[in-house]
Amino acid sequence: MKKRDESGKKEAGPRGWSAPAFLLAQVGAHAAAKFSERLRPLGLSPAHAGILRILEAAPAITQQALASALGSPPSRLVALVDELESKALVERRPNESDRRRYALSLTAKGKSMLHTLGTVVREHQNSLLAALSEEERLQLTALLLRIATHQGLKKGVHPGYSAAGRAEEILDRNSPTGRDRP
Amino acid sequence: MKKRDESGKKEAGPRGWSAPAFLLAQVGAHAAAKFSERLRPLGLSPAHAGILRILEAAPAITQQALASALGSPPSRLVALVDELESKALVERRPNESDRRRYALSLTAKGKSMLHTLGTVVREHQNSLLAALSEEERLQLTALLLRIATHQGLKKGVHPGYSAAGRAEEILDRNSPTGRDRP
DNA sequence: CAATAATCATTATATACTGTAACTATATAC
DNA sequence: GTATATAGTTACAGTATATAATGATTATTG
Repeated sequence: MKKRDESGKKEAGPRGWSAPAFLLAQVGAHAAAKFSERLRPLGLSPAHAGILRILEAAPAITQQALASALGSPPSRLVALVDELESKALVERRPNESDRRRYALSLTAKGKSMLHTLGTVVREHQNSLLAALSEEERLQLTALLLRIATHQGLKKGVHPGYSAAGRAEEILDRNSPTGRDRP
Repeated sequence: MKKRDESGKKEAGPRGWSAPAFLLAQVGAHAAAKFSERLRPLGLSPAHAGILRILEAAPAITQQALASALGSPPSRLVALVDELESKALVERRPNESDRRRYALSLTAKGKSMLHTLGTVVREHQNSLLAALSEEERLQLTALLLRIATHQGLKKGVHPGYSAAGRAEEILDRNSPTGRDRP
């Protein structure tokens, strides 16, 4: 039983609970929550944003492929795509060669939204990393990328995509209960 | 205003979705999930671990103070402390001077568990950061700390604490539903 | 010293979210 | 032409959360 930190500091030392692994989880959750918060005014959840992003890269994709790309059970997509369609951001067109499938694609409005989203992401990022210089941001990116690669994380697949915007409920208790979906 | 990265890279640029903010959220969620996974064999959730940690630093604390330190609604603590008590890790002793309150404290078994937990945390961290050198880990810690401070995040308060082990449900679907309270 | 207000812990309730599995329709194989 | 597999959808059940009401005890104050 060695007592470290016999010095003047009373904060938990680097050996215990304030170490990088914890900070990562904490800051990561914060980042997700803030992002979700920024998305809300647009009427989108992180999952919606993820779908738009995928659709941009893979037009005419099927819902199943989308589910797999998103890391989400297909059943979850139904509601999400419904919502995007009702906002006229996404189009469910019949696939001619196979009438079971849909060919999902972005509408013009969807593309425009994706553009707006790019701005939001940039703002989010700048606000989140305000404390770091440009060089430090690159450093951080490189380090995180190394971890992600080593851990076998798939590029661009974020849990928040399948789990919708829930972190916002956790970190943010100011939500004026803006529920409006029956 | 310099437009960096106009060069020949074809990967999604630092401007879009594979940027640090995203990586942070992704890697952070992964870290939380892995931690939760490591905790499960001990029969603990991240929230349980958080409680033990706080109790170590603040003995004889009341549940309300604990709730505030944990960033969780007090009602949540009832079940969590119940579980820890049923495992004989924590003791609910009556507070003499105020019979409404309890004085929560770690049992000997609880302290021992906290020690085990330290090992688990260390293993978790090493596994998570396996791709980084010692120096890089320090770098990462410093960067994250700067962000956390700038964002006003409270030290040691992690959303996973209040939200129990939920990330495990997302990445991990083995939970044996260990419920035993009538 | 009573009467009211405030505080701690707990319980009740309402709500939301998730994944699994059944269901319908199309398509491919034999 | 019947059988099997696949795409999307719907139904369902389990689980977890936060908010607000409850009960017991203590502080306040007139």
